[in-house]
Amino acid sequence: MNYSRQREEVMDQLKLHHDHPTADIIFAELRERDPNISLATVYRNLKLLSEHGAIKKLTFVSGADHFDPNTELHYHFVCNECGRVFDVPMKVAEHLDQDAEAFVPGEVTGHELVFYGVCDECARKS
Amino acid sequence: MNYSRQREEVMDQLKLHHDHPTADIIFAELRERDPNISLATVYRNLKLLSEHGAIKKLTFVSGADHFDPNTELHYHFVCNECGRVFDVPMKVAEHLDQDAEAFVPGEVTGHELVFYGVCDECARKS
DNA sequence: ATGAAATTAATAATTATTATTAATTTAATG
DNA sequence: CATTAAATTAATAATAATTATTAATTTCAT
Repeated sequence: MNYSRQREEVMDQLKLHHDHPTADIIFAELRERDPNISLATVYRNLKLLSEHGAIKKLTFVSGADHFDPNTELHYHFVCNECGRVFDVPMKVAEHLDQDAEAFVPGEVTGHELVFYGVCDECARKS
Repeated sequence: MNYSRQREEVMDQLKLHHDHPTADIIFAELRERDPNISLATVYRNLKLLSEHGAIKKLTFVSGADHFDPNTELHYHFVCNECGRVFDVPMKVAEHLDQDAEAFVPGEVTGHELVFYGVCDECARKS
Protein backbone atom coordinates (compact mmCIF):
# COMPACT_ATOMS: atom_id res chain seq x y z
CA MET A 1 0.00 0.00 0.00
CA ASN A 2 1.61 3.24 -1.17
CA TYR A 3 1.21 6.48 0.69
CA SER A 4 -1.56 8.82 -0.40
CA ARG A 5 -2.49 12.23 0.93
CA GLN A 6 -6.19 11.41 0.57
CA ARG A 7 -5.92 8.22 2.62
CA GLU A 8 -4.10 10.12 5.35
CA GLU A 9 -6.83 12.77 5.34
CA VAL A 10 -9.54 10.11 5.66
CA MET A 11 -7.71 8.49 8.57
CA ASP A 12 -7.06 11.83 10.30
CA GLN A 13 -10.65 12.97 9.90
CA LEU A 14 -12.01 9.69 11.26
CA LYS A 15 -9.70 9.98 14.28
CA LEU A 16 -11.27 13.34 15.14
CA HIS A 17 -14.58 11.53 15.70
CA HIS A 18 -15.87 9.68 18.70
CA ASP A 19 -19.26 9.09 17.13
CA HIS A 20 -18.44 6.52 14.43
CA PRO A 21 -19.37 8.46 11.29
CA THR A 22 -20.50 7.09 7.94
CA ALA A 23 -18.55 7.48 4.69
CA ASP A 24 -20.69 10.37 3.49
CA ILE A 25 -20.09 12.35 6.70
CA ILE A 26 -16.32 11.95 6.37
CA PHE A 27 -16.63 12.95 2.72
CA ALA A 28 -18.64 16.11 3.50
CA GLU A 29 -16.14 17.18 6.15
CA LEU A 30 -13.09 16.56 3.98
CA ARG A 31 -14.66 18.37 1.04
CA GLU A 32 -14.43 21.65 2.96
CA ARG A 33 -10.68 21.41 3.33
CA ASP A 34 -9.98 19.53 0.08
CA PRO A 35 -12.62 20.46 -2.52
CA ASN A 36 -11.27 17.92 -5.02
CA ILE A 37 -11.50 14.76 -2.94
CA SER A 38 -13.93 12.24 -4.40
CA LEU A 39 -16.64 10.27 -2.60
CA ALA A 40 -15.37 7.06 -4.19
CA THR A 41 -11.92 7.80 -2.78
CA VAL A 42 -13.38 8.05 0.71
CA TYR A 43 -15.25 4.77 0.29
CA ARG A 44 -12.20 3.03 -1.21
CA ASN A 45 -9.87 4.15 1.55
CA LEU A 46 -12.29 3.31 4.35
CA LYS A 47 -12.56 -0.14 2.79
CA LEU A 48 -8.79 -0.49 2.42
CA LEU A 49 -8.10 0.74 5.95
CA SER A 50 -10.60 -1.66 7.47
CA GLU A 51 -9.28 -4.57 5.40
CA HIS A 52 -5.80 -3.78 6.73
CA GLY A 53 -7.14 -3.64 10.28
CA ALA A 54 -6.31 0.03 10.77
CA ILE A 55 -9.94 0.89 11.46
CA LYS A 56 -13.14 -1.08 12.15
CA LYS A 57 -16.25 -1.23 10.00
CA LEU A 58 -19.45 -1.31 12.05
CA THR A 59 -22.23 -3.04 10.17
CA PHE A 60 -24.89 -3.35 12.85
CA VAL A 61 -26.90 -0.25 11.92
CA SER A 62 -29.41 -0.59 9.12
CA GLY A 63 -28.49 1.66 6.21
CA ALA A 64 -24.96 2.99 5.86
CA ASP A 65 -21.94 1.37 7.48
CA HIS A 66 -20.21 3.25 10.28
CA PHE A 67 -16.47 3.42 10.92
CA ASP A 68 -14.50 3.35 14.14
CA PRO A 69 -10.83 4.38 14.42
CA ASN A 70 -10.58 2.36 17.65
CA THR A 71 -9.82 -1.25 16.70
CA GLU A 72 -9.64 -2.49 20.30
CA LEU A 73 -12.55 -4.80 21.13
CA HIS A 74 -15.25 -2.71 22.77
CA TYR A 75 -19.02 -2.43 22.77
CA HIS A 76 -21.52 0.07 21.40
CA PHE A 77 -24.85 1.65 22.23
CA VAL A 78 -27.25 2.65 19.46
CA CYS A 79 -30.10 5.09 20.06
CA ASN A 80 -33.25 3.74 18.43
CA GLU A 81 -34.53 7.30 17.91
CA CYS A 82 -31.64 9.24 16.38
CA GLY A 83 -29.48 6.29 15.28
CA ARG A 84 -26.34 7.66 16.88
CA VAL A 85 -23.66 5.21 18.02
CA PHE A 86 -21.92 5.61 21.39
CA ASP A 87 -19.02 3.71 22.91
CA VAL A 88 -19.75 1.53 25.93
CA PRO A 89 -16.52 1.41 27.95
CA MET A 90 -17.55 -1.57 30.05
CA LYS A 91 -15.29 -4.57 30.60
CA VAL A 92 -15.19 -6.95 27.64
CA ALA A 93 -16.64 -10.41 28.32
CA GLU A 94 -13.70 -12.44 27.04
CA HIS A 95 -15.25 -15.77 27.99
CA LEU A 96 -18.21 -15.36 25.61
CA ASP A 97 -16.35 -16.73 22.59
CA GLN A 98 -15.50 -19.96 24.40
CA ASP A 99 -19.03 -20.21 25.79
CA ALA A 100 -20.51 -19.88 22.32
CA GLU A 101 -18.11 -22.32 20.65
CA ALA A 102 -19.97 -25.30 22.16
CA PHE A 103 -23.17 -24.25 20.40
CA VAL A 104 -21.74 -23.37 17.02
CA PRO A 105 -20.95 -25.41 13.86
CA GLY A 106 -17.53 -23.79 13.44
CA GLU A 107 -14.72 -21.88 15.11
CA VAL A 108 -15.50 -18.62 16.92
CA THR A 109 -12.85 -15.94 16.53
CA GLY A 110 -14.65 -12.94 18.00
CA HIS A 111 -17.90 -11.26 18.85
CA GLU A 112 -19.72 -7.97 18.62
CA LEU A 113 -22.06 -6.73 21.32
CA VAL A 114 -24.47 -3.88 20.66
CA PHE A 115 -26.86 -2.35 23.15
CA TYR A 116 -30.06 -0.64 22.03
CA GLY A 117 -32.20 1.94 23.75
CA VAL A 118 -32.92 5.65 23.80
CA CYS A 119 -30.26 8.27 24.46
CA ASP A 120 -30.90 10.99 27.05
CA GLU A 121 -31.19 13.68 24.41
CA CYS A 122 -33.98 11.86 22.56
CA ALA A 123 -35.70 10.93 25.82
CA ARG A 124 -35.89 14.63 26.76
CA LYS A 125 -37.54 15.47 23.42
CA SER A 126 -40.47 13.10 23.97
CA MET B 1 -53.44 -4.07 9.64
CA ASN B 2 -55.82 -5.87 7.28
CA TYR B 3 -55.31 -9.46 6.26
CA SER B 4 -53.47 -10.11 3.02
CA ARG B 5 -52.68 -13.40 1.32
CA GLN B 6 -49.24 -12.09 0.30
CA ARG B 7 -48.30 -11.14 3.85
CA GLU B 8 -49.32 -14.58 5.08
CA GLU B 9 -47.22 -16.20 2.36
CA VAL B 10 -44.19 -14.11 3.35
CA MET B 11 -44.64 -15.08 7.00
CA ASP B 12 -45.15 -18.77 6.19
CA GLN B 13 -42.14 -18.92 3.90
CA LEU B 14 -39.92 -17.22 6.49
CA LYS B 15 -41.04 -19.71 9.12
CA LEU B 16 -39.81 -22.59 6.93
CA HIS B 17 -36.28 -21.21 7.31
CA HIS B 18 -33.77 -21.68 10.08
CA ASP B 19 -31.07 -19.79 8.20
CA HIS B 20 -32.34 -16.20 8.38
CA PRO B 21 -32.88 -15.45 4.70
CA THR B 22 -32.78 -12.08 2.95
CA ALA B 23 -35.76 -10.44 1.22
CA ASP B 24 -34.62 -11.52 -2.24
CA ILE B 25 -34.40 -15.18 -1.16
CA ILE B 26 -37.94 -15.14 0.21
CA PHE B 27 -39.06 -13.42 -2.98
CA ALA B 28 -37.41 -16.03 -5.25
CA GLU B 29 -38.99 -18.88 -3.30
CA LEU B 30 -42.46 -17.34 -3.26
CA ARG B 31 -42.29 -16.54 -6.96
CA GLU B 32 -42.33 -20.27 -7.75
CA ARG B 33 -45.67 -20.79 -6.02
CA ASP B 34 -47.13 -17.34 -6.69
CA PRO B 35 -45.73 -15.96 -9.97
CA ASN B 36 -47.46 -12.61 -9.49
CA ILE B 37 -46.03 -11.61 -6.12
CA SER B 38 -43.91 -8.49 -6.30
CA LEU B 39 -40.47 -7.90 -4.79
CA ALA B 40 -41.70 -4.62 -3.29
CA THR B 41 -44.53 -6.52 -1.60
CA VAL B 42 -42.02 -8.85 0.02
CA TYR B 43 -39.92 -5.91 1.24
CA ARG B 44 -42.99 -4.01 2.46
CA ASN B 45 -44.38 -6.96 4.39
CA LEU B 46 -41.04 -7.90 5.94
CA LYS B 47 -40.81 -4.29 7.07
CA LEU B 48 -44.37 -4.25 8.42
CA LEU B 49 -43.98 -7.59 10.18
CA SER B 50 -40.77 -6.52 11.90
CA GLU B 51 -42.26 -3.16 12.90
CA HIS B 52 -45.14 -5.05 14.48
CA GLY B 53 -42.72 -7.33 16.30
CA ALA B 54 -43.88 -10.48 14.50
CA ILE B 55 -40.40 -11.12 13.09
CA LYS B 56 -36.93 -9.73 13.73
CA LYS B 57 -34.77 -7.82 11.27
CA LEU B 58 -31.06 -8.71 11.56
CA THR B 59 -28.87 -5.84 10.43
CA PHE B 60 -25.43 -7.03 11.48
CA VAL B 61 -24.27 -8.40 8.15
CA SER B 62 -22.93 -5.93 5.60
CA GLY B 63 -25.15 -5.88 2.52
CA ALA B 64 -28.73 -7.10 2.67
CA ASP B 65 -30.72 -7.37 5.88
CA HIS B 66 -31.65 -10.83 7.13
CA PHE B 67 -34.92 -11.85 8.77
CA ASP B 68 -35.63 -14.16 11.67
CA PRO B 69 -39.09 -15.55 12.47
CA ASN B 70 -37.91 -16.24 16.04
CA THR B 71 -38.41 -13.03 18.05
CA GLU B 72 -37.18 -14.53 21.32
CA LEU B 73 -33.86 -13.00 22.38
CA HIS B 74 -31.08 -15.26 21.16
CA TYR B 75 -27.62 -14.96 19.65
CA HIS B 76 -26.13 -15.58 16.22
CA PHE B 77 -22.97 -16.85 14.58
CA VAL B 78 -21.85 -15.45 11.22
CA CYS B 79 -19.34 -17.27 9.02
CA ASN B 80 -16.80 -14.76 7.71
CA GLU B 81 -16.29 -16.89 4.59
CA CYS B 82 -19.76 -17.74 3.31
CA GLY B 83 -21.74 -15.12 5.24
CA ARG B 84 -24.30 -17.61 6.52
CA VAL B 85 -26.05 -16.90 9.81
CA PHE B 86 -26.54 -19.64 12.42
CA ASP B 87 -28.43 -19.60 15.72
CA VAL B 88 -26.39 -19.87 18.92
CA PRO B 89 -28.68 -21.57 21.47
CA MET B 90 -26.56 -20.59 24.48
CA LYS B 91 -28.04 -19.02 27.60
CA VAL B 92 -28.85 -15.33 27.21
CA ALA B 93 -26.79 -13.02 29.43
CA GLU B 94 -29.69 -11.06 30.94
CA HIS B 95 -27.46 -9.00 33.23
CA LEU B 96 -25.62 -7.35 30.31
CA ASP B 97 -28.20 -4.60 29.84
CA GLN B 98 -27.90 -3.51 33.48
CA ASP B 99 -24.10 -3.76 33.33
CA ALA B 100 -24.01 -1.52 30.27
CA GLU B 101 -26.47 1.06 31.60
CA ALA B 102 -23.82 2.54 33.91
CA PHE B 103 -21.60 3.36 30.93
CA VAL B 104 -24.25 4.72 28.58
CA PRO B 105 -25.81 8.20 28.09
CA GLY B 106 -29.33 6.80 27.94
CA GLU B 107 -31.61 3.90 28.77
CA VAL B 108 -30.71 0.41 27.59
CA THR B 109 -33.66 -1.70 26.49
CA GLY B 110 -31.90 -4.64 24.88
CA HIS B 111 -28.81 -6.00 23.21
CA GLU B 112 -27.68 -8.04 20.25
CA LEU B 113 -24.73 -10.41 20.43
CA VAL B 114 -23.12 -11.77 17.28
CA PHE B 115 -20.24 -14.21 17.10
CA TYR B 116 -17.92 -14.30 14.13
CA GLY B 117 -15.68 -17.06 12.83
CA VAL B 118 -15.50 -19.75 10.18
CA CYS B 119 -18.09 -22.49 9.82
CA ASP B 120 -16.98 -26.13 9.57
CA GLU B 121 -17.99 -26.34 5.94
CA CYS B 122 -15.81 -23.40 4.91
CA ALA B 123 -12.94 -24.62 7.11
CA ARG B 124 -12.95 -27.96 5.25
CA LYS B 125 -12.70 -26.19 1.89
CA SER B 126 -9.46 -24.40 2.78
C1' DA C 1 -74.21 -4.85 -1.64
C1' DT C 2 -71.50 -0.46 -0.73
C1' DG C 3 -67.67 2.26 0.04
C1' DA C 4 -63.63 3.78 2.59
C1' DA C 5 -59.26 2.11 3.85
C1' DA C 6 -55.70 -1.16 3.06
C1' DT C 7 -53.09 -3.68 -0.09
C1' DT C 8 -51.18 -5.05 -4.44
C1' DA C 9 -48.17 -5.32 -8.88
C1' DA C 10 -45.40 -2.78 -11.57
C1' DT C 11 -42.11 0.28 -11.81
C1' DA C 12 -39.64 4.60 -10.85
C1' DA C 13 -36.71 6.63 -7.55
C1' DT C 14 -33.42 6.72 -3.86
C1' DT C 15 -29.54 5.34 -1.11
C1' DA C 16 -25.26 3.01 -0.33
C1' DT C 17 -21.47 1.14 -2.42
C1' DT C 18 -18.35 -0.63 -6.01
C1' DA C 19 -16.32 -0.68 -10.77
C1' DT C 20 -14.22 1.65 -14.75
C1' DT C 21 -11.01 4.62 -16.84
C1' DA C 22 -7.84 8.06 -18.15
C1' DA C 23 -4.77 11.05 -15.75
C1' DT C 24 -1.73 11.82 -11.87
C1' DT C 25 1.24 10.47 -8.01
C1' DT C 26 4.37 7.49 -5.62
C1' DA C 27 8.62 5.33 -4.93
C1' DA C 28 12.07 2.10 -6.36
C1' DT C 29 16.01 1.97 -9.51
C1' DG C 30 19.45 3.29 -12.78
C1' DC D 1 18.04 13.55 -10.53
C1' DA D 2 15.30 11.12 -14.56
C1' DT D 3 12.75 7.03 -15.74
C1' DT D 4 9.20 4.07 -15.19
C1' DA D 5 6.03 0.59 -13.39
C1' DA D 6 2.67 0.23 -9.95
C1' DA D 7 -0.57 2.55 -7.07
C1' DT D 8 -3.82 6.06 -6.57
C1' DT D 9 -6.93 9.62 -7.92
C1' DA D 10 -11.27 12.27 -9.67
C1' DA D 11 -15.09 11.70 -12.21
C1' DT D 12 -18.59 9.10 -13.27
C1' DA D 13 -21.06 4.87 -14.60
C1' DA D 14 -22.87 0.78 -12.73
C1' DT D 15 -24.78 -2.20 -9.24
C1' DA D 16 -27.28 -3.61 -5.12
C1' DA D 17 -30.63 -2.92 -1.58
C1' DT D 18 -34.55 -0.65 -0.40
C1' DT D 19 -38.40 2.65 -0.55
C1' DA D 20 -41.90 5.59 -2.95
C1' DT D 21 -45.55 6.23 -6.37
C1' DT D 22 -49.72 5.05 -8.55
C1' DA D 23 -53.65 3.01 -10.54
C1' DA D 24 -56.12 -1.15 -9.82
C1' DT D 25 -57.73 -4.66 -6.65
C1' DT D 26 -58.96 -6.58 -2.13
C1' DT D 27 -60.53 -6.39 2.56
C1' DC D 28 -64.00 -5.68 5.83
C1' DA D 29 -67.14 -2.95 8.61
C1' DT D 30 -71.50 -1.17 7.76
